[in-house]
Amino acid sequence: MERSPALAALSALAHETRLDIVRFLVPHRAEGAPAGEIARAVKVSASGLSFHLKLLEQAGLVAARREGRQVIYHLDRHRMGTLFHYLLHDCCGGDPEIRDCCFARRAHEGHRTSALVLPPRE
Amino acid sequence: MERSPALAALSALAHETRLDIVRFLVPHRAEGAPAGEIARAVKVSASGLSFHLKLLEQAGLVAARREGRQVIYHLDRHRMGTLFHYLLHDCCGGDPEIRDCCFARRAHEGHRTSALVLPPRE
DNA sequence: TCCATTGTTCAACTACTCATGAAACGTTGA
DNA sequence: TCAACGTTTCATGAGTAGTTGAACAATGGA
Repeated sequence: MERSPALAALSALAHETRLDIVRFLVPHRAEGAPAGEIARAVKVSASGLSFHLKLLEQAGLVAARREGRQVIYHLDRHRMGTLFHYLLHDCCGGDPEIRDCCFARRAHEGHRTSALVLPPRE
Repeated sequence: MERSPALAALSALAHETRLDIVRFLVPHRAEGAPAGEIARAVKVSASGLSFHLKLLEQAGLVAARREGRQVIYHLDRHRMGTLFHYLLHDCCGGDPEIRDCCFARRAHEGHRTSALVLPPRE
């Protein structure tokens, strides 16, 4: 994944509502879900949802298709994985500590030292 | 990682300069690098760098210590891994396709179908 | 004590993001 | 053809992010 698309994807994810949309779409896999259902699930107005979906779509993280009068959105899981891959390997150089911590069953597992562990902020 | 800290961390990463800072700090590991050296490396003004470092620090992704007249910054690699863990497991439910793609040696490896692969945007 | 070095903070400005509500659009079934 | 439904687009305004340059603070050496 090149640089600018990655930034667009990161920006797209850096919003509570859009993260909710992703969370909602993951289990729907390729069949996706219609906009109205997403709007009810994440509790946002129709126009607000459309705004956020467009951002996610421009970032390549979701794709849309029309079915009758509904528009069905699904997550591009490969694109999502590619973004994570970019973060882990291109930005963090595949650093073992980051990688271990990322792949651990639970967070806070898999780190070999606690020297860098900060108290949770905020 | 709880929700708001994760959003702060994502927002912090969603900027070209700050991603450059992270990229520069990864190989410096715990010993870190002084602000001036970072500023030269990522080609940003001193005040600009200070602004971005503060954001990264508030997000818990970097930490600072003073050494003489220099201020040394280092990446919190555990925190970074925790963020990735949150994205992969809490937001994406540990979805196997996303996970495979993320851990592949190179991007675009490890996906079982190309049905969802979008052409690169922009 | 004075001065150069290193970083941070502040103020001012620009540009962008986001929420909201009304209007417009495309699709479907009567 | 028309009304209903689902969704998008548009205009507006508030709030925030980011850049720049000047002023300020902390440190250490002469």
